[in-house]
Amino acid sequence: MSKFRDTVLNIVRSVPKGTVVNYGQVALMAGIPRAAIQVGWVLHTSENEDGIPWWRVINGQGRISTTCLEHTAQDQKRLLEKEGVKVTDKLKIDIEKYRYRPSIKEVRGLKLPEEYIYTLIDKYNL
DNA sequence: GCTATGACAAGGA
DNA sequence: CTCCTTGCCATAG
Repeated sequence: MSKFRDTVLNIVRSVPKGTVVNYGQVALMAGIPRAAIQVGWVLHTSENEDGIPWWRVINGQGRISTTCLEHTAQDQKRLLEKEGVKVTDKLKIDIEKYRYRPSIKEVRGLKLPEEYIYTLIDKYNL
């Protein structure tokens, strides 16, 4: 169990129902700014783990991008809509409207370098 | 330790 | 807006 993996899972677990985040945001919060694709990998290998709301994580363009055969994009769409998140027929989501914006307090709890916190704040408008 | 592989992102066409 | 290319970096083999 790597630290990266555990951190990512903890962050995803903290995403509230009815909100979404993109892979890059999770990667940054995990302390590795450009590891967005690894976040996807972690979720892919954790699909059957307890209480991980993997469907609340989408890409930066507000689109569902899973290719997983066990958990299809359509499944993800339904799971999101069940929580009140609107998903178009083209799998698009108004990410800025539903984005999870953690409080400064929560961000500090991640023990990130100040630099990352600033990036988080101005990039995702926390 | 080295190479291949992506549920990605950003920038260009 | 939709494709395509390039850069990235944790894992698997």
